[in-house]
Amino acid sequence: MHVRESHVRESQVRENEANRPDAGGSASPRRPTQAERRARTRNALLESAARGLSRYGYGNLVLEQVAREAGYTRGALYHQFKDKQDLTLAVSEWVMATWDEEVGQLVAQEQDPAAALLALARGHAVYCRRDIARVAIALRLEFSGQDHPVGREVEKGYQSLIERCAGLIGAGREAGSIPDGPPARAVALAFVGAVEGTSIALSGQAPHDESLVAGAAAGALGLPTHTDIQGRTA
Amino acid sequence: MHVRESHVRESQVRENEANRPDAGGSASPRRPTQAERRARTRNALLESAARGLSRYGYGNLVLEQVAREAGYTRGALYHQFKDKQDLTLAVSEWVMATWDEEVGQLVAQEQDPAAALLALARGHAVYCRRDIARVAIALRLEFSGQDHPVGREVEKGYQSLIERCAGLIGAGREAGSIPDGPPARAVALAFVGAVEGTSIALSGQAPHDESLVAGAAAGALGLPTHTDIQGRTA
DNA sequence: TCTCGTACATGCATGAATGTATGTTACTCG
DNA sequence: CGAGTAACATACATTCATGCATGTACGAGA
Repeated sequence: MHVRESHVRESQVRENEANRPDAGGSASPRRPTQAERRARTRNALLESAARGLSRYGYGNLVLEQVAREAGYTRGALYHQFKDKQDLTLAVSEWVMATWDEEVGQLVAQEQDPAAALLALARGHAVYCRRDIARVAIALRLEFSGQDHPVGREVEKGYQSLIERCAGLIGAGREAGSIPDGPPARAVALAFVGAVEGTSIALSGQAPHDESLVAGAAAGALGLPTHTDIQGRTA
Repeated sequence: MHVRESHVRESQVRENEANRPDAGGSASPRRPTQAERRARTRNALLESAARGLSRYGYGNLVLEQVAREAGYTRGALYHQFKDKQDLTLAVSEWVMATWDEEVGQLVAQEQDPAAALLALARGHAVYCRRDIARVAIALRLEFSGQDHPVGREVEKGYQSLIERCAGLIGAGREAGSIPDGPPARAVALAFVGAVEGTSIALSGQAPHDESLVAGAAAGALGLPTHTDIQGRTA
């Protein structure tokens, strides 16, 4: 009666599709193991949720749509995540980890603090080209001033970023590569705000995003712009 | 039974309070006229809704809380506004009008395009010191890519701001006060993004907000920073 | 091949928020 | 000063997303 099997075929098709290339391989098993299957759907759900959060925010996010876009139903979602909040927390961690791998690395490679901050700006601009760019800022806007666990988590990451930037600014000032000005913490706030604001405004925009974000970031730091030092486009 | 009159007294008190100074006046009537009363509550509801939208966004905005914070109930709200969407649209118009009076004026007074843009940045920073700073960006983030009427309205205002800035950038480049660079429209996006991002990050922050926002804005435009003018280049 | 645990789907109950209908008080005008 | 209407409050119906409980198919080990 209610035993329709279409959904079963669908998921079968999905996994077969993903597995067919392995048919002749030797490293991975022909049929997906349970752990693989679980990880696969978990990843799909996380990605879908990240897109949704980036577009609609937490409150407007409808879990059925998240699951559907990932190719599942809410059942799968509630099997992998405790509830909406847990899912969002997982997305937040996932996004931050991705950011750290992609942008944090760039920053760590630079020696000069000013160069590190500009690398952060450029890296963030590139990072924001994808469709999950707004996750962080959307969640922070939505939960700012609240006492929600998600808000706390996001705010924690944000504060740690601010600290990191403030530290770099202080170091840059001591090294002489960043001019004096307002308190380092206030400058760090401005720097991050400028980077985030421009990155979002320019996301998906041309190839100009990098240099423009870097320019705004440099302005917030009080650095001379590249137009002053003719021909210098790092 | 359900005829409690406490709420009636409350509203009476509220209006008497606001009217007492007029007791000896001659210009305005001693007792508030209907239109005055209506305008008063409408304004209170608008202000409350603006705060709510700025804090929680559209989706998380609870109309009962809006009404309660304004000193009324949802009944008053639904008497003055057709529905939630209508209220939000009214808030949007109200905020934009306020912005234009406060910031737009500053911009119009400046002769040089570059000076006008920097005046916009500083003016916006000051404008964002109040608690309704985030209304515009919150709504735009929440409805970006949607087909919601509120989103269209907000996006319209945003695009018109972008156009205005792009025009100023073009003029500034012809006048020589703004260096060449990426397409004017892209720079305008970066400029507005930088201004909004820094203004929000620094809202309520110290007296440094103005100069820091101006710095980021100048950076996005490719202008030399004031530290260069002071001769403090590294 | 049989059985058990896991991955997932489906159906239902709950709660919260919206919108509307109805009732009550305050102002206005004859 | 009395009728009529506007400004509100209150009570109710509807909608809808969440969370959970139940049901079914798949994978792993004996």
